[in-house]
Amino acid sequence: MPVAELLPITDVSAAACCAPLTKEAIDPAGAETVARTLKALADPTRVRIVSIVASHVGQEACVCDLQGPLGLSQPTVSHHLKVLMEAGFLTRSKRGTWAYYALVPGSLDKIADLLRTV
Amino acid sequence: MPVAELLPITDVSAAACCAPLTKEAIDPAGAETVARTLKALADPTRVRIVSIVASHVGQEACVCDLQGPLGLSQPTVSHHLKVLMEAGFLTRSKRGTWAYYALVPGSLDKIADLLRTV
DNA sequence: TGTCTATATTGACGAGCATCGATGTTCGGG
DNA sequence: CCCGAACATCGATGCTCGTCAATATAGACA
Repeated sequence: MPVAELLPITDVSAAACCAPLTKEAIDPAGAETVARTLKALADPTRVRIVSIVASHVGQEACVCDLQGPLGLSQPTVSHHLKVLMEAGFLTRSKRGTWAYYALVPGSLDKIADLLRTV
Repeated sequence: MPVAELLPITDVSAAACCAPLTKEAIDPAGAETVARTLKALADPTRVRIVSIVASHVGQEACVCDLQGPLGLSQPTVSHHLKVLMEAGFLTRSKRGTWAYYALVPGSLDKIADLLRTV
């Protein structure tokens, strides 16, 4: 690891490998937050769940709407829904014996904007 | 790609829980692609790497620029760089003994746009 | 040639995660 | 008040992944 910082880069080939900065990078805590949010969507099943929920009127669907298309067991579907809830992508409203999951408006745009600023 | 009606569907006639659709949801193969790309960024270390690379002039940095701030072993840094390369976020150009990693222009915007269309 | 330096690859270990069956909980209807 | 339906939680399992030490590779220089 070369210690050549604060070095005028008139000649790149002869200088050390380290280039100067143009802005400040993200801090570790911020990176942890971004990664935790992205991890919630970094699963094909959960991407499908968000898409299916968003495809329904009112961007809302219950578990029975998901279990068929996904072809997974009910506990597994419930698990994914919980992950998406804790990440802030879905909300749950129980009506009768059914649990309706709705897409949080702007949650996808929010993480998309976050990506552009990284 | 259109979803076949091969899976046992719960009785929708009597059940009031299932809402109609407004559009077609993402197909499983597309969800797999989106998830695989997001998984590359779903790690705090890799988010920091992308940010550090983007912070340098020319959005380019070598491994020695990363090893210090990240505080990880050299093989681990190389491993993350490889993951980000295979996901299409970084490119590598070797000059001398140093390997320079550069941000692929528009790669972050591309995945951000993908998220909005899910 | 040989050595030194920067980086890549390998192998292994431990933590985390997706999945399931079994069980618990809550609500509606008889 | 009990039974069934919808959903959540628990415990276990197999697989993926992040990490490191050791080793390999490749270029620069004497």
